[in-house]
Amino acid sequence: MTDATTAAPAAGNFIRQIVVADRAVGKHGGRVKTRFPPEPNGYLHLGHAKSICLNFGIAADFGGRCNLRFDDTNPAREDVEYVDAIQADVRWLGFEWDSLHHASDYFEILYLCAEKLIRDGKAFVCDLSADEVREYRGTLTEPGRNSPWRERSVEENLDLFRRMRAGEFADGARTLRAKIDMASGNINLRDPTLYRIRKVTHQNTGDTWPIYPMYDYAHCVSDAVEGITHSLCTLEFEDHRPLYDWCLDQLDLPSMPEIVEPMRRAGLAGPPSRPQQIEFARGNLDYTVMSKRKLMALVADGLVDGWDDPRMPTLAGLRRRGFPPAAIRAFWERAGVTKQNSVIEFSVLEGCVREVLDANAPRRMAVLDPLKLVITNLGAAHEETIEFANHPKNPDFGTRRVPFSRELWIERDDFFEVPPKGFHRLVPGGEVRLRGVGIVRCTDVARDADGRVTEVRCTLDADTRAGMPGADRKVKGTIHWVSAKHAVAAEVRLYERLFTVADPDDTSDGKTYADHINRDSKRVVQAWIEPAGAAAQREHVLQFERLGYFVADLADHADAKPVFNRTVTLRDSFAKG
RNA sequence: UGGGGCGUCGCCAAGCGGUAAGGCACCGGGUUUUGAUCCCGGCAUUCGCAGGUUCGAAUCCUGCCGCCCCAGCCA
Repeated sequence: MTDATTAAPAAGNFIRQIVVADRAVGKHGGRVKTRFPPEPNGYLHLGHAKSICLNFGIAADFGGRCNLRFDDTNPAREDVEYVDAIQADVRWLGFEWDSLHHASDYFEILYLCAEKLIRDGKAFVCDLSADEVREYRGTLTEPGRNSPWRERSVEENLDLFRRMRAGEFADGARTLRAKIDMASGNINLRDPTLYRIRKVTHQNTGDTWPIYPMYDYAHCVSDAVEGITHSLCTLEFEDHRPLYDWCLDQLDLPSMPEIVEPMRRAGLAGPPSRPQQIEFARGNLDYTVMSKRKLMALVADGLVDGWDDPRMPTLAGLRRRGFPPAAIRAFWERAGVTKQNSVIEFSVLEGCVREVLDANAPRRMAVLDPLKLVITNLGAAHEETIEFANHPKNPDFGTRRVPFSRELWIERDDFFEVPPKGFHRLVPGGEVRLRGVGIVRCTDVARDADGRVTEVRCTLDADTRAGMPGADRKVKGTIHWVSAKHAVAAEVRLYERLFTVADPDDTSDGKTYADHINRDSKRVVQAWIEPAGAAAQREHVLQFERLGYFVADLADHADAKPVFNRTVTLRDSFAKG
C-alpha cells in the first residue's frame, strides 16, 4: 500500500465512526482487529475487493491487524484450488494478512463449545428430517412449533451428540439445534441448526469430522477466538446478528478454560474477544454480474475464456485486463461504505484506472487498423530514428528512439475522403501533424479495384521538422504512426463490456442475464507496434498514444510474438459527438 | 399479514438542530505536437411524501409511500 492514489485521507464512513467511538470509550482496550472471511468456493471478484479494502483498511487506519480466514465449514462445495487463488488475489490487491486461519482449525473448539451449550440446556439433538424441520419452522407470518425432540435430557443430548461426532449416524439423520424461540419474528432464532452430519472429505481436515458446524455458529466463535473486535459483513446478515450475539453470550468464551489448549494448538495466542458484527452494503457495478453462481455459469457455458478472462469482474480477470490494484483500491475508496444498496457506474472505475495509468504508463505508438501512408518527398531509402519522451509530463520516464522511414502505417480512421463534421485529421489536400515528425499534406490516394483507399500519399513540410523555425506551426490535428519497415506485428485483444444492459440481473422483461451478453465484447486484431512497444514485460501497461492503455498479456505475451489486451480506451470527446 | 434494513443531483456520497461537502457523469471555456492529461467555470432554494415540534429541521416527532433482505441440515 504505497501508491499515492490510495494514500488518500480516510473518509469517515459510518464504520470508521463506530470504531472511533469504541476507542474513545476504551472498548477492546482501544485495539482494532478485523478479518476477511471468504468461503473457498470460487474466485474473488470486485465485490470481495470492497470487503478486503474495508477490513484491511480499517485495521491499518487504527494501527490494528487483519486476518485472512477461510470460512470452510461446508466441505461439499469447497476446494483447495480456491484457497490458493484467494491468497494470490489478496496479495495482488496489495494487502498482507496478520495471520491466516481456517474456520476448520477451530472444529475442536467449536465442538467443545457445543457440548457446553448442551450441558447448559441451550442446545438439543433433533431427529427431524430436513423436510420436517421446514414444516415445523412456520412461515414469515406464522410462528413455528417446537420440535418433539426439544425436551430431551442433557444426558441424552450429550450422548447423541458424541455419537454424531463418532460417525454413528447417517448424513442428515440428526442435527444439533440451538434452543431459542420458535415463535420469534426473526426466523434465524427459531431453533437454528448448529451442526449437521456430512460424511464428506474436507479440503483441510480430511475425514476427521463427520459433522460440520453451520455458518452462524462457526463464524461468531471463530471471530471471538481470533480476538476480532469488529466483524464486518454484508447487509443480508443483519437478521443474523441476534444469533451471532446469542451464541457468544451463551458461550461466554473467557469462562471456558477447556478451550485454552485447543486454541494454542490452533495457533491462537490471545484471549477471546467479544466481537461486534457490523453490516454494510455490497458494492455493485453496472453492466456486469457479480454473483458467484452467474460468474461460474459464464465460465462453464464457455461465454468467456475462463475465470481470468479480461472481461470478468473477478480479481484475476481485472488483473489480466491490466487494471492496477491501486485503481481498484481507489475505486472503493471513492464509492464509500454505507448501508444503502447501490449500483455504481462503470465510469467511476474507468476513471480510477485512467488516473493511475496516466501517471504510470509509458507512452508508445501502435496502429490497430492500418492504412499505408507514403511520404513522397523522402528518398526510398530514407531512414532515421526520432527521440520521443516516454511520458509527456514526467521526465523520469526518459526517452526512446523511434524508427522513421518513407512508408508508415497510420490509423485508418485518421483519414477520411469525406470527413464527418468537426473532423480535424487527414483529408485529401489537407494537412496534419505526424506526431514527432512534422506537418504532412495529403496530395493523392491510391485505390484498389473496389475503389477502397489503399494508400495515402503525402509530402512532408521540411520546415516543420523538430528544430526548424516552422516546427511550432499550428495544425488542427496530430496523428500517430509507425514505420512500416520497422513495426512489429502484434496480437491485440479489444475488450468491451460483457453485457449490453446496465442491469443484467433484471429479469422483469422476462429475459435473463444470459440474454444480454454482448457478442462483440471481444475482438482480436493484428496490429503494428513500434519496436519499443514489443519489448514490454508481461503485465506491464503501456499507453498506445491516442488509443488507450494496453497491457502485455500475463500468459501469452512474448517479445517475439507480442500480445496486448486493451485495458481501457482514452477519453474521447470527439467520438462522443 | 411477521421480523430486519434503506430512502440527499443522472450514479455514488458527506451531513449528526443553525440554514445542502466532494467524486463520477454532463455542459461551457483555456493550455496542449496524444480531440489524452491538466486548468477554470456551470450543474439540488432543496433532502421519498404529508403533517407536527422549534426563532430555525435533510437533521427531532407522527403518519403514509417506495425499495431491499429473511421461511438452507448454504455462506
